[in-house]
Amino acid sequence: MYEMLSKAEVLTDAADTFASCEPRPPVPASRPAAAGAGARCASCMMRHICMAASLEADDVERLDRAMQGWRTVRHNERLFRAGDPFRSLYAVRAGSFKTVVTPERGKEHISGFFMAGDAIGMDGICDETHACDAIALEDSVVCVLPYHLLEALCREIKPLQRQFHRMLSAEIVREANQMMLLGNMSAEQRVASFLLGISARHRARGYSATSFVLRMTREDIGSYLGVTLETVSRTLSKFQHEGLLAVQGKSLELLNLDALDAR
Amino acid sequence: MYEMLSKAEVLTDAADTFASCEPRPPVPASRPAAAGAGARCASCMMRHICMAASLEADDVERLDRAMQGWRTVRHNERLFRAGDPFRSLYAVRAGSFKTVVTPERGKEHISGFFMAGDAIGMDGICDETHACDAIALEDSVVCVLPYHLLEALCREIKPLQRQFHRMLSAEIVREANQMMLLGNMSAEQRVASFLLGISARHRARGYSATSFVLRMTREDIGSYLGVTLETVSRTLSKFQHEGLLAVQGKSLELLNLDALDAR
DNA sequence: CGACTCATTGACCAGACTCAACACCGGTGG
DNA sequence: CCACCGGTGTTGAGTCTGGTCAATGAGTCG
Repeated sequence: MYEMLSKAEVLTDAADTFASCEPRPPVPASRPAAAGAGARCASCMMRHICMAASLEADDVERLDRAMQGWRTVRHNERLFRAGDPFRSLYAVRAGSFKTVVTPERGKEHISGFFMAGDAIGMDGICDETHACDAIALEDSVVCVLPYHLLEALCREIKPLQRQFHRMLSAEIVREANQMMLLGNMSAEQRVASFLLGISARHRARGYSATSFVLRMTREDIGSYLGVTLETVSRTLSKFQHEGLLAVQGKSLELLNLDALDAR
Repeated sequence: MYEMLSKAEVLTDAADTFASCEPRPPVPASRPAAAGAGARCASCMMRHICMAASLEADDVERLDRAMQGWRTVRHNERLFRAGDPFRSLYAVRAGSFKTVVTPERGKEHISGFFMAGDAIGMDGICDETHACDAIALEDSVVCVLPYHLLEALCREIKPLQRQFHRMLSAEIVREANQMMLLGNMSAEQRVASFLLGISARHRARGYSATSFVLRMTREDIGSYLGVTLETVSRTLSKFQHEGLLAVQGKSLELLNLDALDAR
């Protein structure tokens, strides 16, 4: 979602996948973009925050071979839907996603935003069915990692096992923090915390921590934060008046990280 | 606030410890395990919903041998604290716990309640440090499973690996649902949902789904649900007036599950 | 250019919070 | 045995944050 660098700079390999996009199908096609070919983790800019983190070169190679390839997902299309059978995990290679939980009754809820290097789909493991929809916030590319192969590799490659468990655990911690936010923070604090979170994730990826573009709508942000879109808009305006940031539509510049944090 | 449990207090004989003061543990007094010996998963009533689920008998035996034994945690004492080094996972064998996330600034937040058969501590995997406090809601007993041994076993026993991944994923899904609750449900809906959740967990363990004792305070419930203790109290009173339940202090009887669900 | 989605801002209102008083309950100690 | 006490739970009154409804503006795409 948030990269300020040009797409091409991030995509590298993925760029040609984008270039060769087929005419947009009504439903996302699930076939691998590069069937058979490895996913080239070794050349991926996100390898240090992804599944391949802290692996030796030859283990990265094995992971690569397990990859089913890439898949492109166009803006607003779904990578998977709640109820779909769970078969693979996905790693965002380029672009960004939101995950949406839809209760039987009641409004749908955005449960997370995912950018390059993040893994999506871990909620599907427990009952072999995806528990949410994953929707692309822009034209995106994911690496497809069949779960049974990952399981097998985890039994053989200890660092991979460790990294995978770390990622699962990190998701638990992330959600626990989000629960805390939803449970006892004011609307202002939620928005400030959200912006700082985005900022930190940018920094971790080598992008600007203070200047970025929000890929999601105000409504998405509101849903994620448990407030209305009007409140998000008002809060951003207020922060702007106070000189904490500059906002123009989806473009955002944070002017005072400390003051935001003090909320 | 409360005195800490001495580290040396590793359990030798949980049954005896418990029998002397026990209020009403969900788990029947089972035969004591010798110190250092396995935890006797085979005879544990919770084996179906715990780590040993769907394991062959001899694999259960291996898991047993990996167990470091039991540990008792008395009412209001901590199993671990945020910041403690992560070394083991815990499975609640008897009693119950709450987990508390404490932000640098701001009020602490109850992130979960755990009863017999539940696993605690999975948040510690990602950076080898516990991210929350786990506090006993009553005198309790946990099985202690050193994490490095679990990792090793998961590389050898495929069904155990699968079960462990399921448990991690289930925690992610549980939290996602809780986020949804915190994000867009009214106070009444939150309380109703909470009660139905407790009810379902009791049912899954073979206890009464309609009649039980809440081990936590109104304040705990409120923190967990993102409302104040007064709101919890008022809502319970309202539900009682409407004939949906009968409440007397911590004792609760659900009289109309469907009507609660309709909230 | 029109149609649409998305964002901003204002006015009003209600659900939940805060503050406060009081009841209850189990334990403790005189 | 009773008085006392701290922690807990209930209930009421007043307040305010954030939701709802509505109008308008800005941006985008065919």
